[in-house]
Amino acid sequence: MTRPVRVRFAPSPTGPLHMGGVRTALYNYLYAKQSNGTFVLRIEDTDSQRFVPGAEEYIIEALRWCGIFPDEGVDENGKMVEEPSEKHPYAPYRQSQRRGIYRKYAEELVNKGYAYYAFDTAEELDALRKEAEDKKGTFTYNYASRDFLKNSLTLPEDEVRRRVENETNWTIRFKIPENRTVKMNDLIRGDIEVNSNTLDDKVLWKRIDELPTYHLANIVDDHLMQITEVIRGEEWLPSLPLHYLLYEAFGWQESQPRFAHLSLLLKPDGKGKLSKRDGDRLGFPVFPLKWINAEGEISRGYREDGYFPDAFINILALLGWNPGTEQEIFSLEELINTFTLERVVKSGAKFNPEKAKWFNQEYLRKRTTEQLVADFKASDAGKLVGYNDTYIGAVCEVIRDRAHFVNEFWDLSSFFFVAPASYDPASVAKFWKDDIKAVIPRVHSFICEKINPFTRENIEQQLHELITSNEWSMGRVMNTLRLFLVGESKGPGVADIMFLLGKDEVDARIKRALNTLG
RNA sequence: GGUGGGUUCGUCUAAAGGCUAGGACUCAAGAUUUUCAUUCUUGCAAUAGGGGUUCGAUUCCCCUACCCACUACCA
Repeated sequence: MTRPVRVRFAPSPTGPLHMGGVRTALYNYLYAKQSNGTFVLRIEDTDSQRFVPGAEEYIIEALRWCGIFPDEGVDENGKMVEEPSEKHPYAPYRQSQRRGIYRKYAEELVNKGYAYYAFDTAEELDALRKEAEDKKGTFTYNYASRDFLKNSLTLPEDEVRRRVENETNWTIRFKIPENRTVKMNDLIRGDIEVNSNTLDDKVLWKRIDELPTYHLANIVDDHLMQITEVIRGEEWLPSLPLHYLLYEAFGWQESQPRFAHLSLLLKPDGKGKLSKRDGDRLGFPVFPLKWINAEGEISRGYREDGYFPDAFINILALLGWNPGTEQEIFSLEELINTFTLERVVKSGAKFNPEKAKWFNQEYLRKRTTEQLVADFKASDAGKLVGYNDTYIGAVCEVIRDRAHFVNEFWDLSSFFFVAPASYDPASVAKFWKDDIKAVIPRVHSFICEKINPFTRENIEQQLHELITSNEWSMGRVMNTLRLFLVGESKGPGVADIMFLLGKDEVDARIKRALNTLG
């Protein structure tokens, strides 16, 4: 029996979505699309303590910026779907709104003997942990200790009923079977075995806030939503045996999803997984979009830093996956066609900010002139008003190879829009010398009088002729002209600059420089 | 500490027992040039260590080392 592919991305709204999370979402999305499947977004907000306002909206906006649109869970306006419909049959997709459904599943497990009520308080358990720690041991709530703790396995039946009905601080814990070898399979890592004695009796449901924990909510929702493959981060691998046991206890093995655990994104330097701090420290974004937290701390985003979304997706896709060919530039469409879980790399990937810039440059090169004009206008609103798109486009064409990001355009081209107000002293010292002072007026009048029409080719060719026939130094003359036109020693070819500026402006700028520098 | 996962150039990675371990980023050198870039060419640079299995291990097995994750009434 083959079921239609259904995968989900199930983040917890505890803050902005980190780029590792975006990668997980992306792999899920690629897998779904290439299988003609469905990509579901589910919000796992079962921890009321850690809920962060705005995080859910951030997650959705970040995915949309990346071009990842969930088929289910989110509507066209980017809002979580709250009522079931034909397109979104399992709504709501926010676990806090599904709280009513989990208790009965937890109690079903208690009734079948796979789980039990536990009445130990958090303080009592903390004390036990501390005590064990002092003796250099570890306290684990499991087969070895559960018979000595306060739970429905040890307390009389009427006492248990009384507490369940009247008290509000109990939990339901899963009863991990004793000494079982749990055999699992991971689509990326292969077969894995774990002895159940190393596991602990995880809390499934909390009476205090009437909410399930991740483990229960996750399994129940994946089952209810007919999820076929669970593609998630490696940090979940240690709880995979528990999840297998849960599917077994519910009797859902037939429809149990397959699992794929993705390795983590690591810090570029040093060790450990990539964190928010690394971005601040090393100067690159860790988040897709800018985020300001409750304390007012700002975390930069790839979008605001000037990355193209398709470049960002491309970077992420190749961090831990490769097609086995030498192709590195992939559109979303191409990724959908070539992605396979089999080619996902098992080991963690250190993020390389330098290569990220290179990717963006590649995407910059692929953009059409029209796109660049729009990008440039958007990034430097105001500075470009009064100039037509043809002129801006011509400027873009002349500087595009010199940039990694559109936000470098203004620095690279401001002299096309604003005449230099001053002249870089170092360049003046280098080029504005006596021999050139005698030559420039002749070049000036030649430009104004002889170059007709004032086309790029004519300027280039005739200026060369003039300079070589007089045996002047090409570099000295050209760089002096550049200094007059630009104000410093940078920029595209002098012929390109003169052509775009036009004869009148060139004339004016040379006159002004001559007046200023003497 | 325990459990699980991982380990090829500095970084991302290829080579599913068989060419000289390939590509990309970075870096260096050279060429082109009118500055800075671009472009082109070339170069530097790796199988963690030790045992096996095999005619032959980057690849399979074992041990060691190191790295990572998990070890909550968080996800």
